[in-house]
Amino acid sequence: MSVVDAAASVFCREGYAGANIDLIAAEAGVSRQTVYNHHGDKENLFVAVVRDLTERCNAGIFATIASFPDQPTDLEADLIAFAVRMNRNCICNRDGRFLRKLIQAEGERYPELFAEWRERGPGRTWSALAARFARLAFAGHLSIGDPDVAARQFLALVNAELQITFMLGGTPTEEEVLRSATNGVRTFLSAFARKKSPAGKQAALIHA
Amino acid sequence: MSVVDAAASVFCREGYAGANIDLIAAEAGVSRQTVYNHHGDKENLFVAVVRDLTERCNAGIFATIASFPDQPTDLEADLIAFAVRMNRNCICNRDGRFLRKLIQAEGERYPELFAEWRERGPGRTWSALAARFARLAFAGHLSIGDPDVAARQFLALVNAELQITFMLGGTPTEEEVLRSATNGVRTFLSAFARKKSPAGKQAALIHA
DNA sequence: ACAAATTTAGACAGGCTTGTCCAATTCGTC
DNA sequence: GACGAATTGGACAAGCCTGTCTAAATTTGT
Repeated sequence: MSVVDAAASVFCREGYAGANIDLIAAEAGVSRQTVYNHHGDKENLFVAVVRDLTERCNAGIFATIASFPDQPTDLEADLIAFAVRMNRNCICNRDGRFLRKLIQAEGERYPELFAEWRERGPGRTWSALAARFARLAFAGHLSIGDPDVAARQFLALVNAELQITFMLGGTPTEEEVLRSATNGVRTFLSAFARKKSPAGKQAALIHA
Repeated sequence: MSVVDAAASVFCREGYAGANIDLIAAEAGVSRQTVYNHHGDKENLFVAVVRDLTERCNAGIFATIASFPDQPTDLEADLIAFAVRMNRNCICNRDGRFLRKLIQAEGERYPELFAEWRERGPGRTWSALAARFARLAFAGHLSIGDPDVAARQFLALVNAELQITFMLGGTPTEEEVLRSATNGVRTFLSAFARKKSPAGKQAALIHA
């Protein structure tokens, strides 16, 4: 395990103040001196950890968004599968859980660092997802007013039943992820299903 | 400010390991010795803080749920107002923010303590809210399959646009709360509005 | 095989924190 | 005013952690 990976694990488990450089070194399988040689001091190491996690999480999120069902055959099934991928590869995995916890615990202590995350992460992520939903609406599969709102609500809905597990730092089972995604997508489609009239395309055009 | 209140503030700001008893004492306006006289040691004080926050948050949540619109005149407006009350009085206020942060940061370190919170808090909260939605469905105002799912999705939707602010420990403005609640309730009602046929009552009866 | 660079173990100073002890002071109550 | 209880400030030991230093061992590149 690399030093930053070990550091991520320890920072998450113990918090910044409680994290012990000796423990990080031991967990990484190197000597304490090597940690200092590579990263200077604790704060530096912490910043490196957050940047590393942010970068990897963003890469995962964008890779997953690239698999968005633009030409769905079965809209409900395709969106459920997409939501499950999103959860499994971006939100429930190691990097996602760690990054979330570090943001929650230390976000206020490093405003500029997490402002950077906010711009590069959720900012771009939501826009990208909103664009996909807008395209789906334009193609007549959905009836959406504000694609940005719809994208955020989509994510909120498919995660609705995992909140508590996330809060306590746990990893939901595959069944829980699937059930939450299924329930969330069904509700999402009930709300945003294409209206009978062809007004869907018109509304999308007005918003475009 | 009381000792537990000051301790809650410092534990949240600095994390458990980083919290300093001298600082807590100073913030509470007492001497360090008094803190030790009252609470024994740091861990004891931490447990007292979490129990106190849990109790107050639960009280606030149940008081707010009591104001659920059982006989709505304008369903959308009434649910939006309810969602805003929920946010303002339970989720965005001092106790709510503090408790959430402590759970996220230290939940894994005190499994029994937070399991207790989980049972008394979200467990009962969601059931109570689900019961209110079930009654609304029974009265013909909504068409709901599983009231528990609907209750969780309601909360997820009305908070959808506040997630990032919550993550970073901030307090959303009144406008943000209102906008998120409005968008969330509208989507919720689009999904769960009573169907034209009187099947709503029948479905509710079957589920009851 | 050799030289340079890196890694290691361990010691070490300095600082900070927890939790205790105690004498002096203040507070509440009669 | 007087007496018991609580509070205070400060000193204090013990432990832990960070960050540095050094000399030896190991790895790497050529």
